Amino acid sequence: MSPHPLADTPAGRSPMAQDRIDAVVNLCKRRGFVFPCSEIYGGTRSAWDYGPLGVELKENVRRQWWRAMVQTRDDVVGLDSAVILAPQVWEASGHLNAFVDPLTECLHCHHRFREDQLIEAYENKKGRAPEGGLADITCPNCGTKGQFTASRAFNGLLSTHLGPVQDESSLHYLRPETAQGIFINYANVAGTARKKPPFGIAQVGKSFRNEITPGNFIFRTREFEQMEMEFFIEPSTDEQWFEYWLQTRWDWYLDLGLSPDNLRRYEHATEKLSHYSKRTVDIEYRFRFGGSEFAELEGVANRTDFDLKTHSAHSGVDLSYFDQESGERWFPYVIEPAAGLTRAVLAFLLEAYDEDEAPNAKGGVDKRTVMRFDKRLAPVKVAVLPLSRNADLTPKAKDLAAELRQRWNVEFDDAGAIGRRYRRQDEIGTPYAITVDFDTLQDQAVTVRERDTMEQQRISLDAVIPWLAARLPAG
RNA sequence: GCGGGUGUAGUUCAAUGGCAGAACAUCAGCUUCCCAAGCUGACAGUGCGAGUUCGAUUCUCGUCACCCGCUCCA
Repeated sequence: MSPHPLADTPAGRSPMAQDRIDAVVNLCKRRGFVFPCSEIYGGTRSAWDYGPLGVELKENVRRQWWRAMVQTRDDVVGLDSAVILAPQVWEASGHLNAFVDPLTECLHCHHRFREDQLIEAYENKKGRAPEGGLADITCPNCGTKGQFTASRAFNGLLSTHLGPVQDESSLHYLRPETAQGIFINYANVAGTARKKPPFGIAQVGKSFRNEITPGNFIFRTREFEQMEMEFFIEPSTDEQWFEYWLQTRWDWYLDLGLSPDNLRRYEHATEKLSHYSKRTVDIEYRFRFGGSEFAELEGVANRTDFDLKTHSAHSGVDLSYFDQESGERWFPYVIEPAAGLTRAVLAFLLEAYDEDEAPNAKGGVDKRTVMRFDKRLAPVKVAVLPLSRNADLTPKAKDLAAELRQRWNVEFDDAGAIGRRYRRQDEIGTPYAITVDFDTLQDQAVTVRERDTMEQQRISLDAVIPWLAARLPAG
């Protein structure tokens, strides 16, 4: 389950970085953030499962995205489209072609290539098609000539059959991106929400891709969650809006606690852009996986009018926009910030992980593991801890917990020594711990302790809710 | 998918071709208990499946999963 400590450590990854990822993966399993999917049956590579704390964290990230992208804006509305769309959607969008690659493998060095790319490279170099097909091509990796396996189609789309009969007509696909659900609902949404460019439609949901190699914990999985927004604009304004959304999304990550040192932009080379994109810039996070320090967190793409045009052509429904002011009809361009929800969760987990030193009861210092989540993301906001199991303290503490639970996610814990319980809460990133002690019975006050500073203060029971409300987001 | 590496309690590690141990964690109890305290007790494991063997966690094969590398681009 855990990576082996003796696994070779490639250059570019420091032992410390390795430790950090291992520590986070370990903590996720131990404390119930993330579990291997179908673990009791030996597991499956397709996905990971989110435990009680993981689902809270993921929901909090989702909620923050939705608030920032939809609810606090007047130019973006939400949508929740189906996972399984009409198959024609994927034909029109180009995914059926772009996601089916003919893959071949060099028999000598075992590197894998896309056959069409090998042939294209040959043509670019020699100015003619290879007469003998792959037999004429030398391996770009090891230089061996013509030693390739027969290419096999690799379909990046997950397919399924609807209805009881599994024939070609029942073949459907699970969406590889949520975006298409937005494009095919463009007219519905624009009409009913009475929106016109510039405006956006946002959607959060699961997507599915037959990734050749899932891996790096929850970073790349075949089933994953996306937070996508398609922003429809007048074509000539695409560059300004591109910069606007790139900056807006960058700032969002900073606002929720990612360090600027751990973020960077990656501009895609023009010749390597996706089939729909004119320009793509990734926001990358320093995940510190082996091989590469940084990896993609979110992609901001200029999808031009590709999608609305292609769906107009394939469906016969005109999705162009009639501009009353200019009297012109045009297809809106689309700027798309597409974020990985599960990747964001991993980034926030890695960023939050910290170890510091805390005094212990014996007068020495202990290592303390603290998840320094932003308060908005913390799975548990408040812990209520009666100083001891006692016939008078327990009901008092339980009442307080029940009251706070109406507004926040609250954990009640009376098991073990108080110091141990503080550490348990630190480890899951709970920002506030409230201790009910014997004095409480007399003075009707409790001790509130802060995660980051470990400072304590006495607050009367009546003042607890307003005190917390001033410091915690609702929910 | 290919190549390389690794699978032992929840976690980190031991050990062994012949009853698999520890620490920490967890749970219960005692202690007016404010930063992983102490004491007592409990739960808990050789990824899965075949083969060789009198006997396999150990050897062999397969499979599953994880890690590293190649193509993925949320």
